[in-house]
Amino acid sequence: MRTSQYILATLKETPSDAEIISHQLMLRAGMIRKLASGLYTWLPSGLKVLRKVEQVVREEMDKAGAIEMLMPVIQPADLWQESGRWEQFGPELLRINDRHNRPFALGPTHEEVITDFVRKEINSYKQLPITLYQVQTKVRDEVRPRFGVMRAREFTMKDAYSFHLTEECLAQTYQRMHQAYCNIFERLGLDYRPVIADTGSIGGSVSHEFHVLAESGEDAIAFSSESDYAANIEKAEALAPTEARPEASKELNTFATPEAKTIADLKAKHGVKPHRGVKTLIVYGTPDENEQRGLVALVVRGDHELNELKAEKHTLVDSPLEMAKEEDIFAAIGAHPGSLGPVGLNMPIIVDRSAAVMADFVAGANNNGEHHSGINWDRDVTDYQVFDLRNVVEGDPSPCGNGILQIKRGVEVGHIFQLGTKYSEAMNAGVLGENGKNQVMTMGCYGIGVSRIVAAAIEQNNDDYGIKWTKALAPFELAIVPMNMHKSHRIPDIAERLYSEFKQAGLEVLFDDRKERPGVMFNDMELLGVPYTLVIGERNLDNNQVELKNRRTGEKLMLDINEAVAAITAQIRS
RNA sequence: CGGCGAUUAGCGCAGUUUGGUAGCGCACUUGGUUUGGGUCCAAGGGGUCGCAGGUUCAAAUCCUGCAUCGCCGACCA
Repeated sequence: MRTSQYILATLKETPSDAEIISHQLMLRAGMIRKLASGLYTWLPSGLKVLRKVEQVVREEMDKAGAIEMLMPVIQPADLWQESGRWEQFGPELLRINDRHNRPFALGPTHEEVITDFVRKEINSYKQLPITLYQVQTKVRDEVRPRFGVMRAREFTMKDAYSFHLTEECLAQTYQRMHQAYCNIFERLGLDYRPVIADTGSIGGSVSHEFHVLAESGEDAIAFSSESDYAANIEKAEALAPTEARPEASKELNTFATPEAKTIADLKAKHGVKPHRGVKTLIVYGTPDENEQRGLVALVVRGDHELNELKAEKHTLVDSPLEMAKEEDIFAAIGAHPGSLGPVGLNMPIIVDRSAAVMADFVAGANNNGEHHSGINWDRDVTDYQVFDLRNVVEGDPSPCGNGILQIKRGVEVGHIFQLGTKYSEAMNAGVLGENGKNQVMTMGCYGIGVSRIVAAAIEQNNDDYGIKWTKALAPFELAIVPMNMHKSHRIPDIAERLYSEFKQAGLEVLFDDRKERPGVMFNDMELLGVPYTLVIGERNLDNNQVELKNRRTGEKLMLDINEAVAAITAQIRS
């Protein structure tokens, strides 16, 4: 490719709405342009990278025995009604009507469509197990799109679905997919971790996420210092403290706190250390037979955070978890948030394990502008349950029993699930078993955020000059940069000759034939992240030499012109 | 969905307080100059100042409404 006939589209200045480095560099390097919030056009060099990711994904999926197919983006509403997700998925499901006013959805994922396909096409246990996949555009009307293609409303995803007769068979395929995912991220040269995950809106039992480690990641991951244990923080269990609760040593006391409504206020104005107090969060309980929801109090230590996913797993707590409205709280307790506590509270009380081993602690007195000190469980509050409610924090013991937890941030680029029969049962997808009887299939599903990987890879591979692509992802393998070609007789000849020889050798080469100053060309090639640049200049031509620069290492290598093509091709292919 | 902010040329921004017929840098076009790390000089093209309505002799500027985009929040009582 010649730059004069290409859309390089590099930018000197950073567009003001790009927050994270990958978004900035993708815009500056001319990979993407925004069309509207969360919607991006891929320019030629961006698309090249995207296709490289797809290619690696395809090869590894094929190797793992999956079969590629392609399903529509537009999906009829009745399939979603059948699975129950037309209601459940919420506003993230972008809905449209056709000209006959029939409802459709733009597919955020394809469990419904694939299950419908398989129930029609697969009739016998002899055809199982089978794993099908596609690389396709997904649509999710995100609450808050951000970070460019990292969290977009339209994005490219590889989604695979497997169908089985038994749980054991599913577990085997799941393991094979897990391995395929490791192979993919390995080949892409990413620093990644598989972590134990929650199943979220997709459903199922066992699940792992694959995270690319990056400061800008939207997820927190807890790692053991001693073992392979890694889990999304929303899933990591906070173990019960091993030490016993100290004896009560203080009397229950009430003190005025007119200005203190938060844990931070209590610390600033009354010297109460956050870990010596608790916070009491009021949420709605599970509806009773009349569809009425009562209130439930959740108590965590002042310096801890409530984990909503854990809380909503408690049978008394409504799912999805919803914080009680202020007027409902006042109606039930007679006090406003900021002065709430477990003492004398007339509703179910669920206490986090760490809060349950506190003694002589501080909490709101359920009277505006008052707090209690010297509170003790079983003496001052008798009716309560203990449950894991909080997010783990750095330094907590690892749930695996080995080591302590460290917390890092990650970008979720893959997620695999053992779904079980959630969809196959709802949609009546079965096959005839060996015994001649109908049997519901067991399913797994496996997703990779293809377009997100492009951004995640940049988060991990950049410097002050731009992107530093790994071999597997670079849009071009080599750039030819001739110095002041238009002023020289020899340089155009040599550049053209080398260019065609590299093409002949099958290399993806970008020939910068613009009439630009050397600095402009170097900067553009470095911004775009081309791994190798071949510099052709008068200076070295007298010695019959050209110079090869390595983008990642900065290394420079002088090569004889006549050996350059063979040597460089060998190096890049190695 | 709530709070805050922004919207002026392809990009980055000034001008808005105090109303008077729109500007800077980059990019683009032309000519010259320079040439191994974003040259310099000159000339030029490009804007219904987000949209709609209002106030006024006069609106980018003041008022009202709407839209779009972004940030923060949507547990921390």
